[in-house]
Amino acid sequence: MEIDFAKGSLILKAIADPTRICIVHILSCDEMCVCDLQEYFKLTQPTLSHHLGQLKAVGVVTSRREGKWMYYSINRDVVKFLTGFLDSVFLPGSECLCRTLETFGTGKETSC
Amino acid sequence: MEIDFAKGSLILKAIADPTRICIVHILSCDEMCVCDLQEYFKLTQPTLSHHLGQLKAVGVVTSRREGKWMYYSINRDVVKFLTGFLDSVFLPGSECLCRTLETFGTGKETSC
DNA sequence: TTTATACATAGAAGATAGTCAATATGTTGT
DNA sequence: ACAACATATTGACTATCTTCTATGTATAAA
Repeated sequence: MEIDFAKGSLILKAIADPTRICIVHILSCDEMCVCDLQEYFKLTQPTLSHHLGQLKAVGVVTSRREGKWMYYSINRDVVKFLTGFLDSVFLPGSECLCRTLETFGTGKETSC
Repeated sequence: MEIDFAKGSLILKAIADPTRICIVHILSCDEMCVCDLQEYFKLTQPTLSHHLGQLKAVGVVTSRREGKWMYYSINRDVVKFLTGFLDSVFLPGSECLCRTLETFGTGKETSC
């Protein structure tokens, strides 16, 4: 199976920020609303909301409204995808792109 | 053990780029010099060199000179750190930061 | 010593990202 | 309808990132 580098790197980029990886960690225990999350950070509410929006955009978290509150929680399916993605990336194997170079010039090149 | 969010997010940021995650994947099979790597990308040599420099700066890859060539390879120790880091981040547990909120106001706050 | 090859560094342009203040939207209670 | 609260969006500022061209450095060969 082909590795989806575009999707994988988008998810990585979403969590590759000290604030957002920390948000993700806190949410890994339980869902939480923004005002609760804010207790952990020295950031304004719009900034935190922006970070949550980015995590949601790539599917790392989901949100659920309950009255005035928006509860955010981890999307375990995406975490599972990420784990599998990184396994594929780091595991040396016969499907690695490094084997495709023999086909160069034949029009079958796989480029990143 | 405390999670090192700063270190973890630096490594994540290094690989959170389509080009660099692809470099890492190709190197996962075997070490390679820059001119060989360049066959896989439509990028100039300085650009590729810059990406390799970023990966090396956070320890994801190491380099070794042999004559005119610089051979880059994966640093498996850092891959192992990353795996453990992500496990800690995503695993709900008693050491999660979400449990530290009870100590707020006591000067024992753990902030991200 | 000169020339060629492999790679790194410097500097700049354009794009993207993190943050905030201000404001808008949505919900609840009076 | 209005006020209060929770969250999202907008616009602006600054910083960082990706990429390039131009140039520098190191090694090997002639």
